[in-house]
Amino acid sequence: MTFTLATWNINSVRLREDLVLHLLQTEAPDVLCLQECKSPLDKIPLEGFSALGYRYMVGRGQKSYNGVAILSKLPIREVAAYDYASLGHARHIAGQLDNGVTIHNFYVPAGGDKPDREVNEKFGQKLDYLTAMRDAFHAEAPETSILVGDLNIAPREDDVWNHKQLLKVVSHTPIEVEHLGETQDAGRWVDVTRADIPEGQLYSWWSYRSPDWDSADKGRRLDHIWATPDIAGAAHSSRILRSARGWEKPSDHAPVFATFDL
DNA sequence: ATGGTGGTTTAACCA
Repeated sequence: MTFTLATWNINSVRLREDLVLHLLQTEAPDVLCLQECKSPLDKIPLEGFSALGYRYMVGRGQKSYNGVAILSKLPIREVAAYDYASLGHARHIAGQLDNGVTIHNFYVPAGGDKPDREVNEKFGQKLDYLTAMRDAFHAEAPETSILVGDLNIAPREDDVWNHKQLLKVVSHTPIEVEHLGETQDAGRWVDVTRADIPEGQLYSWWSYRSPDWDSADKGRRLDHIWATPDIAGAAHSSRILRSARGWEKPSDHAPVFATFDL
C-alpha cells in the first residue's frame, strides 16, 4: 500500500478550520498530524473533516494551549499519549494504522526567549522534554514507526536562514541541536525529509513578526518527519507546502509531506 | 537592545 502523510502546526484548529478543510481537499493526504490545536478534543470541528473522508481521529486536547491530533482516512487506534517531563501539557499522541505502522505526533516545547535554563524555566523544560524522549526511545527501540511534528528545533545550518546569526537564538542553539540529535539517535530515527532532499535551504516556519515573510525569507525548518530504518527507505516525494504560509489568515507554519510505499 | 505579529481570552500568557 501507499499512503501520504502530512504534519502541520495549525495554531488553532478552530480558528483555521477552513484552512484545514482546504488542505484536505486540495492535497488529500491520507493522514494529517496537527499541532497547537489549542482546543479540548470535544471542541475540534470534526464534522467537516469527516465529510471529506477523514473519519478517524486520535489526539490529546487542552484549553487554550498545545494540543495534538491525527486526522486519518485510514482506521487508526490510539496506542500511547506521553506527558514527557511531566508538564501536564497535551504534546503527544501516538496511533497505529491497520498496516502496523505507528505514528507519533509531537509538539515539543518552544523553550521561551533566553537559551539559559538558569534564567528561563521554559528552556530547561524543553531540554528535559527532549531528554525524556531520548530515554524512552533508548528503553524501547521503536520499529515500523513514523515520528512527526513541530519539534521546535532547526538542526542543520541549511535549516535556518542564517546559521551564525541564530546560534544564540532558541531553536538553533548547539545544546538544543545536540539534544535533538541524541533523541534521534536513541530511536535510530531517519530524517526522512532530509534523506529525500539532502541539499539546500529548507524552511517550514516564518515568523508572524515579519510582514514580508516571503521576500525576506527568514525561515526555519522546525517541523519534521522521521521514520525507523525498516520503513525509511519506503519514503519519497517529501515536500513543504510553502504556499500555505501565504493563505489568508495563515498559520506561521507550512505543512510538511512524505509518501510511504509499504 | 528592542520590538515587531498572532491566538486565547479579556489581562496575561504563550508562540
